[in-house]
Amino acid sequence: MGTTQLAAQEPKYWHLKTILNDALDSDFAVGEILPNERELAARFGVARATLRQALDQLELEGRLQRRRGVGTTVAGPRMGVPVARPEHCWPGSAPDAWRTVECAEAPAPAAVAEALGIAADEPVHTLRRLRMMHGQPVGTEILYIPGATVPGVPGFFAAGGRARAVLRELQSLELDGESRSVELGVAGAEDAKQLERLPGSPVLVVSTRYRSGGATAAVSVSTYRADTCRLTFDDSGSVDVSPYGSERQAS
Amino acid sequence: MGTTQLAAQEPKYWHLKTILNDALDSDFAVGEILPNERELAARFGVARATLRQALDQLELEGRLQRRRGVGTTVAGPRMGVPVARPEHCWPGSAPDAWRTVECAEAPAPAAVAEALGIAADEPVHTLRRLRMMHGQPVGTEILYIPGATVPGVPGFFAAGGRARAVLRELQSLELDGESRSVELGVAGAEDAKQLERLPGSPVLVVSTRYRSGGATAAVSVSTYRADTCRLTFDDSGSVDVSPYGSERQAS
DNA sequence: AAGTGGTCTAGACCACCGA
DNA sequence: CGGTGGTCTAGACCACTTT
Repeated sequence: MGTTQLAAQEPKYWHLKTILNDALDSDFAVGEILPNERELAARFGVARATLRQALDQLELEGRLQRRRGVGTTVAGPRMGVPVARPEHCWPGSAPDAWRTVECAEAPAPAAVAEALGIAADEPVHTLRRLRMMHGQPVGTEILYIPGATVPGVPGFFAAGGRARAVLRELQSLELDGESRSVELGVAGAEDAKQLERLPGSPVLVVSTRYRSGGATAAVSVSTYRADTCRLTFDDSGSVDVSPYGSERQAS
Repeated sequence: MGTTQLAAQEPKYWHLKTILNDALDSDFAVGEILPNERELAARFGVARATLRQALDQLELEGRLQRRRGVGTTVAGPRMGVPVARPEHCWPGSAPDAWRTVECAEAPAPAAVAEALGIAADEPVHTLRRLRMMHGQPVGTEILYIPGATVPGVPGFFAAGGRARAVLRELQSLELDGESRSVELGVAGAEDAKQLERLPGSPVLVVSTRYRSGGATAAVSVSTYRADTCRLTFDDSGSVDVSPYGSERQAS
């Protein structure tokens, strides 16, 4: 009867994940490229699908980065991305962090209209932005601004003109505070493209309501790459006790 | 030759997900149980694995809840879980929200020790807690408290005695502020059990550093169920513009 | 015992990237 | 073009819950 293991009912992919996780710490450097999936599967004596299940988990934890046509690389610790204060997220404060992609006037989604306290079909300024960090895209955002918040912006505009006018008005606005929430989501087709990920990639969705003069001045929905980002809400220094790494992000 | 669709290179599972998502809105009520995976796969003419890929995404978005041996049910909107203020997370403030599971003295992990400013092998009080909401477990936490923060707690204790002593000291502590970060993780074996999920389930990991008198008084690592929780950082009301639902959580 | 979701296999083809 | 990860199939068995 030999060595019939009473091992466990631990799934193979879970065990695999543990082994790979340790190997990443000891045998690989950040940015290094792993053997391809077919070879890894063969090496561990499992089907490719099982190996992929283990890699999926490690990618969800931010340990790996997979790129089609290229390979699987070892990821560095996640970037700390400040999201708590207007200095970081309100237009005009962070000079290079946010890049305006588009600005139009359109009816707000129902949930947004409710938060803004306006009619569901009332058009609002919608400002699409992309946030860069260390040369990489980390998040996209849609800012919804009711006309009442930016009274100085006239009705018609050429492309780009509206964006400048709205941004200028917002920068001089006095904010009283914000309310925020964070939840897990998946990237839609457009977000995925801007974030340089595949559709369906996990993202952290930050919903913010900006208050000014007792009313809701604007509402934003931001989606951050969950694989590379650690959202920080510090009022001074930065925490760094996460189990998923404790150093700076390498490029 | 007929209707050969030049449809798209949109993956089948993505299209399926869209169909199911719409069906959830129109044809199902919260808590209702879906047809089983084999039947759904047959109905849509795809392999079960493909159908499961679509369900995986919907589960990641919090639209579904799957329980082995039972079935797949339609999930309600996520619960808003306040995590920003000590009233909600610091011991003693929320009477029924947190339940202490265990309390021991042990060396802190390296990253925690560094954040606390102590030696890596110096023992600290570690307090394990479970957070309940609406009768459901929503998060687990480990609080690391250096001895210097609770000088009134003597050395040896019977089970449970230490917890009471530490908690009493913490409740009278004056806090200056906190630093927080949020990132995506996966539930470990123990966390999964307490959260009534399978290991590997996605969780939101909140790392907090509590400051008192210019020093770090304690550090906590909390893991919240990503499927049912929307973390809120409000300073007053609650935002509700998330794309993933806008009503209250049903049981 | 029956039915559910979870794991696993051994293939196949496709979309994308780089040389 | 060859090599990579992404998608998909048609099965099988397992772990769990309910009856």
